[in-house]
Amino acid sequence: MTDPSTILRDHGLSVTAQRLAVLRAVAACPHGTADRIAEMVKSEIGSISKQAVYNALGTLVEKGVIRRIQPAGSPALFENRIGDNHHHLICRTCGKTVDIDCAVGKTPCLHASHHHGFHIEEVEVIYWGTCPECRPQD
Amino acid sequence: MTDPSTILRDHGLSVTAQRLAVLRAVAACPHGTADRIAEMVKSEIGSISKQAVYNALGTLVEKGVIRRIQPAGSPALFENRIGDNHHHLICRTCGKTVDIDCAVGKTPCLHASHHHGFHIEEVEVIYWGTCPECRPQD
DNA sequence: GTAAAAATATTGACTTATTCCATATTTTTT
DNA sequence: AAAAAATATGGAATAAGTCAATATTTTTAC
Repeated sequence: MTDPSTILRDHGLSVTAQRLAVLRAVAACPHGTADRIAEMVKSEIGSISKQAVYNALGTLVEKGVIRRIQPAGSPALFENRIGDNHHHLICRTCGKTVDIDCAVGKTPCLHASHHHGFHIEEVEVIYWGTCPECRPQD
Repeated sequence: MTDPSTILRDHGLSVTAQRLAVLRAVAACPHGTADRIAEMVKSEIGSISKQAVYNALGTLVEKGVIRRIQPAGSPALFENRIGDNHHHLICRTCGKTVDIDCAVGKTPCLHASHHHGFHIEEVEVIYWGTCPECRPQD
């Protein structure tokens, strides 16, 4: 678990209070929205502009420090668990999102049958369902 | 290939010129956005309101006549190929979207390793990559 | 086939998530 | 510490879609 400032520097980024706080918030709140992250940061360092949150999140995603997922019908979510090819299971009713290990094996867990000449970089898998709390009692 | 009016009736929907045209447009233009569909419909029947397009698409999705996919960073796309559990391969650069048969087998092709008590209804798989046209020549 | 009831379409305002831009501030470099 | 580079701020702007009231069309019942 490397020190946040070092993480930023190692990726060629300036170290700012905003970025550090955003990084901490993403770690503390997996699958949080930009809005949620912004609130967490505000309660930690007093204030941050909406734009700085988006900038920080965007840059961190770009540098591979965090990951962005964009489920249908939801604002983007951010998480700091990266590099393990895990997927997500999302409740259609309440939006609860949990991590799911790759169904098949390690890394590139799927191969398209016909790739149409595409160079495939990533496979995104989202499981949609209903969580225990939202399921009507049987 | 059932007649469009019959499809609508069979799903308990009134038959309107707008719905018929939207249905035809989705068939003619797989992976089209609501906007694209609207334009096609306009060029076919003269005019349609934005809302009617969204209503028709929404209702048709609800009734299982067409399918909606919502790739990250893109407006929703619609297609009439349904019921065969196929997936999508999308170019990160130009957005070109092609159908991909299920990688593993027929229907429910994936099973979450730990489902956290969720009732899983659907699995969405998107392959992200670069299409031949967008790939830098080697 | 027509009138009433139900469903759908239209228009236009509104919302949500996000980006753009110009200026101010902070961080890094020298 | 000063200059250069990078980042933050505030506010306007955008894209995709929804909401709500009214008008029109479609279906149902006679």
